[in-house]
Amino acid sequence: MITDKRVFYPKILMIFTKSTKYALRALIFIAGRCEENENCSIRDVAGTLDIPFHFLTKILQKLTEAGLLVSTKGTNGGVRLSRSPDAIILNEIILAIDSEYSTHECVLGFPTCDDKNPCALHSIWQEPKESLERIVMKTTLSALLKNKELIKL
Amino acid sequence: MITDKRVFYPKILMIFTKSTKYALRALIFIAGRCEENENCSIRDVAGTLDIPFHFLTKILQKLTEAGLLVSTKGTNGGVRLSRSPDAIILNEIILAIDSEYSTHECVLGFPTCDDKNPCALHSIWQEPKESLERIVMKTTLSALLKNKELIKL
DNA sequence: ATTAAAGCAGACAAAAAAATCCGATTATAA
DNA sequence: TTATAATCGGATTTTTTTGTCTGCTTTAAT
Repeated sequence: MITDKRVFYPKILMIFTKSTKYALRALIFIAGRCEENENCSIRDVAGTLDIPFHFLTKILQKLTEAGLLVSTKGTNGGVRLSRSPDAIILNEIILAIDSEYSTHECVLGFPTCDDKNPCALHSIWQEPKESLERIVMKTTLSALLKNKELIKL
Repeated sequence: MITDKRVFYPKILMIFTKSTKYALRALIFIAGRCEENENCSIRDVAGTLDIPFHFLTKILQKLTEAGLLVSTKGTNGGVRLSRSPDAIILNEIILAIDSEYSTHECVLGFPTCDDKNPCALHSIWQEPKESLERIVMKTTLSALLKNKELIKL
């Protein structure tokens, strides 16, 4: 007889790819630990955040290409924010890593689904969708730094 | 000079795996088209919904193992719902396909993140997270069928 | 009984995501 | 100027997800 009454929640909240998670964690770390014009070595970031070094290298290169970071080669080199964390929103970060965004992709994967021709989940899905969009469009990197003590190693 | 002012939204809404999307679409179709005790052939479902047949076969087998479908072999065989669509919630479907649920996985991937030891995004993330959880825990298959005309081919 | 229509099962292949490796380049410091 | 610490760039590997192929079993109709 099964007596286990636990309720399991699915992994629906794994919304970001691992690459994007790494990018966000790294940027929060860089913004929090590195003063302006001071470089963060990628090796340090990777070591502290426990992210595979060579993999992080590629991710941060994308952020550099996207103009979010400035990198310097050579001894004492590293990366730093290209501008104030006030001026960096989550959306930019996510797009820099996963460029294949899609404006209103159907949650059930129907290519033709939109407001005029909705799938069965379409209307129900509006609330969480808008909630998520609001957050990624409005949250800045500095908002994440407000409680600095919250930044995990 | 760049004049393109379009705002791009990231693909954060691709929350379900393709397998889960296929499962949901198939169940909606099966629930909507097949009367009680009438079988739906998997080949028909795959053909109508444009899902790779052999792949769908595996997905529906999982749903059968999970007790959501009943399958019948042989001529005129196929699958049908094991119970009323009133009694099937989205959460069950998702779990049947992606069994590696995780109750409160951190949105930034920190293994130790929870309410007591939150990451920088933790509190901001509560709203969409709860919105999503509410939906997958409360929405039934029959709720998706209410407006039958919405079911895409 | 035979045939055809179904689901079942397992191996395999392709594609995408994640991770690794190595060499080249750059710049600072001794 | 040489050694060292850094990023950069490309190739490669591994893992996961998605998709394909082939044959087997079951069942109903003829």
